[in-house]
Amino acid sequence: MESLPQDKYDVLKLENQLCFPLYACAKEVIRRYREPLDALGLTYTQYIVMMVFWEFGGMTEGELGEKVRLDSGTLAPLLKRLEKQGLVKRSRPEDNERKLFVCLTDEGKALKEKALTVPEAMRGCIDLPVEDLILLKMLLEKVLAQMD
Amino acid sequence: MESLPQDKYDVLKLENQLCFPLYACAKEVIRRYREPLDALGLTYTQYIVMMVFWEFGGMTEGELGEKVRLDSGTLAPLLKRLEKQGLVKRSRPEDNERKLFVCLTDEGKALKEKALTVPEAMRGCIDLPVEDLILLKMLLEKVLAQMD
DNA sequence: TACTAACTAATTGCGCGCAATAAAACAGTG
DNA sequence: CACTGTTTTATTGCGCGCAATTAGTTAGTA
Repeated sequence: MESLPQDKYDVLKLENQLCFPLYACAKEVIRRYREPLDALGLTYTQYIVMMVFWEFGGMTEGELGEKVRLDSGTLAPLLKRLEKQGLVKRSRPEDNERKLFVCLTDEGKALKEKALTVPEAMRGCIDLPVEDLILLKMLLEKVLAQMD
Repeated sequence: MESLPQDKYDVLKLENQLCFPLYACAKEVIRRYREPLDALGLTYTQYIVMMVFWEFGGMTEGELGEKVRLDSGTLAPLLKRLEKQGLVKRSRPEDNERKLFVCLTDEGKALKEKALTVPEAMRGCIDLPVEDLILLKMLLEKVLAQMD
């Protein structure tokens, strides 16, 4: 049972796009993070960077970039801001001064505790059955894996 | 069958986030649009704005903003750029000069034909079963609808 | 030692994305 | 008409996001 082709321009309709709801949904969810993150003084991007450090500890900018899918053009200034806030420390490894090693300060480590309020605040922000959310997450990861 | 709670910080792991794959996936897909859109001289955001005009014709900035979920801070300069490129015309309705009416120029209308190459180029960019993509789109729209 | 190539991060430039504020036009009321 | 509040868009300020370029470090090779 197929829908009949009506207009060759149908492919340009917003409602027929997959990317638009993807783009809009990501923006909307990230917007909701702002309020809980303001309490930590972090942007959403800074938050995911901090999550990586909380979970894995210090690493180079390049390694970080692979995990969060961001390049040096975004991360270099972002990491400087985090350092200015006293959350991370940037240094050059003696054995290879091209690399930039970044690790948490005590203050950065301590913020992990406060950060627990963020998932707490976001819980229930998306009022959908858990199965739907799990399925959505799986599909997104499938798409990402496929595009790598 | 539930997984046992292991660590109260598990909620801060990147792999347990729904938002991160959403954010990463949107960025990745939009990045893939760049090449086909470069041929039209449009960014992704400009492209979805043009799609709205192609489908619905001229409208005010406010109406446009509702459709594409963007505010004046983003749309005002974007529309000026589109006008500078000769794709749209901005004007003030005589009956209400607060509003900004935007409509396509002949050049803007003509670009619709060329824009058919974009969905064409993107087809197969996400190499997944169509059912998965449809399901993904439905879930995203469900989330969006729920957050309104 | 020189020379070259590869690697890693920083910088530049431009366009969002959005909260906050400002400015202009309109509508309603006394 | 003057005054007040609302509506609509524009502006400001800051932080991404990313392609392209630059710069510094390291490694490899003659």
